[in-house]
Amino acid sequence: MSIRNVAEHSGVSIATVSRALNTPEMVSPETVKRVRRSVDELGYRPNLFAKGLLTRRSRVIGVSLPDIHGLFFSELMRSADDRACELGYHLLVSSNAHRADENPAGGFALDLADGLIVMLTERTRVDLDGIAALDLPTVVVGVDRPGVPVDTISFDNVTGALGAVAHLLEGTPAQRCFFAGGHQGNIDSDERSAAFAEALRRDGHEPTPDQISYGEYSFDWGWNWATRMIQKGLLPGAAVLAANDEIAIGVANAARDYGLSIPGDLRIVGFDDSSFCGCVRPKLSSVHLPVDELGREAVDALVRRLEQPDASPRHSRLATSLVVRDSSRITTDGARHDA
Amino acid sequence: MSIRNVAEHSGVSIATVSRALNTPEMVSPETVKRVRRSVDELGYRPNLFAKGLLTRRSRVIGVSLPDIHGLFFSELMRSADDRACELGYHLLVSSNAHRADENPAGGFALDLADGLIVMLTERTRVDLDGIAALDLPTVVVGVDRPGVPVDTISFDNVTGALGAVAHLLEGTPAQRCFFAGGHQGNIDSDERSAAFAEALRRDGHEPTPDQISYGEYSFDWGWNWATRMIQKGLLPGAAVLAANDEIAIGVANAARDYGLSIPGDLRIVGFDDSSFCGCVRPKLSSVHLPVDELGREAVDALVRRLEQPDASPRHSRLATSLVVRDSSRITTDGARHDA
DNA sequence: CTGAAAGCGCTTACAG
DNA sequence: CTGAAAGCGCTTACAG
Repeated sequence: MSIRNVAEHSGVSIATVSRALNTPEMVSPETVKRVRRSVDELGYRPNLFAKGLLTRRSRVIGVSLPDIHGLFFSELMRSADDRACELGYHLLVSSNAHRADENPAGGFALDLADGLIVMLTERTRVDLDGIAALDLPTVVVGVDRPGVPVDTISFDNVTGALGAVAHLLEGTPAQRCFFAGGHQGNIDSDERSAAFAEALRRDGHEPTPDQISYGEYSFDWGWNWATRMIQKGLLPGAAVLAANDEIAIGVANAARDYGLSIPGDLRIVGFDDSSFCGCVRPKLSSVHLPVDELGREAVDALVRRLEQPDASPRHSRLATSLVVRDSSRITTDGARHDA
Repeated sequence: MSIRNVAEHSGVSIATVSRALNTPEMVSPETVKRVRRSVDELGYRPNLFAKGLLTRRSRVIGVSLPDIHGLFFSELMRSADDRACELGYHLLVSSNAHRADENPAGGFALDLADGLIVMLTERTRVDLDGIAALDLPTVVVGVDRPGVPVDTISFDNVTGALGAVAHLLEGTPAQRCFFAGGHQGNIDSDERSAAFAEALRRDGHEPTPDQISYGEYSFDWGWNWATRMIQKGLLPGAAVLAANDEIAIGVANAARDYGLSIPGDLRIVGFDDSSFCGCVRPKLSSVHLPVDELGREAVDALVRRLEQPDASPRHSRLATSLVVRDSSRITTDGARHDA
């Protein structure tokens, strides 16, 4: 079943069939109609390989993610897919986590894609020059390094972290504020901890080393960290900014397991504003990340570049902002009450 | 940069280059070496469209999901991607939710894929015959309807639900057990509620209509349902099987908001065994779904079919099983204690 | 083991 | 507005 069959069926040449399908304005209306009817009757679908061979376009966007899992990535994928769909594109997805030493394009059926969206989360994996050297149009998500010749989109962790710390400082002295981070080398965790430190400095307090800890983005690490802090007697009356919601929930559970009330004895703010936040009690305050926008903008940026390959690279940062819920409210007396 | 350049660079014909790359055993070792060197030096990458046009294979697997989000889908995607990667395939992903009235293949850059994995969750969208009529090799995930000529893989909700109910009946009389479902028409929710009812019958109790409710797969619905039940005085001393973990957590939060202790006053079991379960307090008992296996098996099944197009269709069901945590433990006295 | 040649199914100048 | 023809970059019988 090829264009040839359609041509015979409708009594025109294959060139006309091709035009009727792709540029109907170049063909007489009746011919178009006749060709379309044949297409329907025969159930013809153009061979995308032949088409791609000529046009060098597949309307497929490659997406390379650090690791495909968790609420964050599923939200990102969903918004990217929605947007791609609106624009007539499709997503070819792959994790790049297993092949740390390879090129981010590695292993990809990459060359079928018109362009690539690469998400990077680790400092060590950032090789923007290598990416720029690929001949594929590329958008990098998660890193912002102006001056590099590729489009980048990332979250502005600073706005959200500053807002969160300002909120904590309203009810808690700077020296009683703590940051429970993910692992060092993770771009977001590093940015968030730097912003945390900066916010304390602006308040006139130089953070001590024990105010900033690194671990990993997990519930368990949050729990363990908080347990140690409680045993040192450091948490009552304190406030914690966690590098993500899982850590924050781990901290909250440890506090609870040790009899501390939240937010009475300990105020907590997470990061990501995931759907966890509304499910736990007390509801978790968290810095909202506009994940939907990130996915949408990444697709938009790539499509823009496909259409204007020589446009100068754009670097956009999406502001983040605090959503206050119960876990960080200021209690008038510091007395215990279960939220 | 094409195969022609490589041929000139290494002083052989394009046919030999092709063979050196694809079937090196048909070419002399030295020639292979020379060609490979040229490929490296020139940075040649074969044009996948030309290749696909000839071979009719792209090593791309299309994946059509009801909706790309939530922990469930991200886990599924991750295991499918891992497995595809191992087998040298890549995933072309799309949601089919926005195009309810179209063919599940609709909108896809489908024809670039060698085959299709379609996940279905709603009864109304099940059109297995339509899928079979596609000329693409297909594996259907989420539906089990033996007799239909496509491979299917799904969870056996029955094993898990029966186990969960048996566990609930150990500490709670049959007439005090409730099922809080998702929306009707959702295949899993329907199967789970049917298994719930069946389990009570086996215990000699015909479930009354108010023991089984339908709503949606959300935290809020769980909360609202539980609130109504509490106001009717039905929950203290009861046990609830929820159709997913979000509903279960909503129920647990409502119970807590109304002063009921878990599991002392109310025992709760969720479904899915998502990562929520270990994060909430008390930790949520839940029916575990082998999502990893589902993703892996779906890819395996499709690849198997690609290699043996005429094999008879297989239908596999993956057993589910209860994981008991704190929310459903049997308390000796029914007295209140915070878990 | 290697090469010349045909051909996969399209698109697109080029003529008419 | 339409058709004949060239050609996209590969693979694969067919000969040698």
